[in-house]
Amino acid sequence: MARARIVDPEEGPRSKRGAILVAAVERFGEDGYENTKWSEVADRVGIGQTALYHYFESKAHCLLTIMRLELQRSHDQFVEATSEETDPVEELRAAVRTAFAVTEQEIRQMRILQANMSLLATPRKSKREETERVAARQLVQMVERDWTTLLMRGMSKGAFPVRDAHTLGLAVLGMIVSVWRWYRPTGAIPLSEISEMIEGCVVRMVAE
Amino acid sequence: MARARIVDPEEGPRSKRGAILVAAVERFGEDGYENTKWSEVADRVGIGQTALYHYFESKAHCLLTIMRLELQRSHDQFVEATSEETDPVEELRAAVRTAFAVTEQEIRQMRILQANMSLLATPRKSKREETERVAARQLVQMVERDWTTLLMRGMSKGAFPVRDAHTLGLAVLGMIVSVWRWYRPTGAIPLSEISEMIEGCVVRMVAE
DNA sequence: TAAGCAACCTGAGTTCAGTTCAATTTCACG
DNA sequence: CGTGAAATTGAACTGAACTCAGGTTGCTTA
Repeated sequence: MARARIVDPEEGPRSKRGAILVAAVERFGEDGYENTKWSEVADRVGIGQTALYHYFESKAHCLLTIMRLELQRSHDQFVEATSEETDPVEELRAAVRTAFAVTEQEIRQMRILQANMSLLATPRKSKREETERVAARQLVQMVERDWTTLLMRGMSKGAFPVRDAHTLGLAVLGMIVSVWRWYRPTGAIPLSEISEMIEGCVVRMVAE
Repeated sequence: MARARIVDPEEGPRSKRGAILVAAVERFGEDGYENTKWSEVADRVGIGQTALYHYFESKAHCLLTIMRLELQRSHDQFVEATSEETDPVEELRAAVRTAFAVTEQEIRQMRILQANMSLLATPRKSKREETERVAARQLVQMVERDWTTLLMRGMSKGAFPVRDAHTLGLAVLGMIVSVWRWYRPTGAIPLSEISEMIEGCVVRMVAE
């Protein structure tokens, strides 16, 4: 499975696109998108602000790209983790566990995604931004469908009680991603514990 | 119970503060904070942009005020709804139901609150903004404590299995508020149905 | 009725981050 | 090498948030 990577191998050898994305993820993830000056990202990469526009049409275009890449990664990881399972409950557990099996950079990307989700609602004026936005929206729907179909499969197999799979899927997904709002690696509770707690919650919610 | 209201009776008779808040809730709630020009709010109220600064130190100060008022309302409503219940499961059910017993304006306020939650993380430069931010943060913690203590009460009474009440509380709260990201009054599913679905999920998560 | 005055309002101008423009420099590749 | 697309730049522009230096309104008190 070719994972969506920040550093795209198709770029020219002197391209700084990857470096910009990495720097932007760090700054947007730590201080927030609005709190981060676009020029700070340039400073961190070691180029003038103007050079940023060689790679991204705008600050928002960079943000939307980060969000799209993260959504792609989430979707890919979901598919990878659940494709081998056959028992619905185990499939559900695997989906939850994989959602929390993330690196620190990916945590920042999730945080950025969650904090700026509402950006995907309204159309963008410029072409490339709008392309990224539409792609991101479709990926959001794809991730929602990942969960919905997993639940529907379990219901039709009789492993889960029949409920509105779409609403239930959104509730499960909402609970999982809400963690990225407050979780910090420096916090008192390790991520593994949170993952186990949520896994149990999801199973009780869905399978009982 | 004196509910936190947008229109404060302590204001002068010609004050437009309430009107500004109402207009801002509508615009920020429909198009988003960043997408809304501060001058549009002035237009809607029927005053020049400069007049806004008589009531709010900045656009962000207005936003923080809206968020603080909504948090105050949520907290008050939680307390009001749960104070009469004695059975833990019924108390839990009442708390969930009251979270979804909201007007359309309150839905917009919840949406604004959720979309801009990360604003509460970093200090503000100006004094009045910072005051509102700190007050809002404290209210967030108070709402989290509302849920945590409800869960702990149920656990110590033996009505809920013993789990980490704080993490569980955040998970429950996260699932509930995540609804305001996607719910629209014009959508296919009525809010009452969503409320029932979430209520069932929360009870299974907590009490089983 | 009118003075006094605080609340309320305004047009003109400032600031600043994001962005555009019109070039110039760099370096991978033939 | 030498060529040209990729990469970079300083200076100028833009637009929305905000400041300033007053002006207006209408309530209060005499």
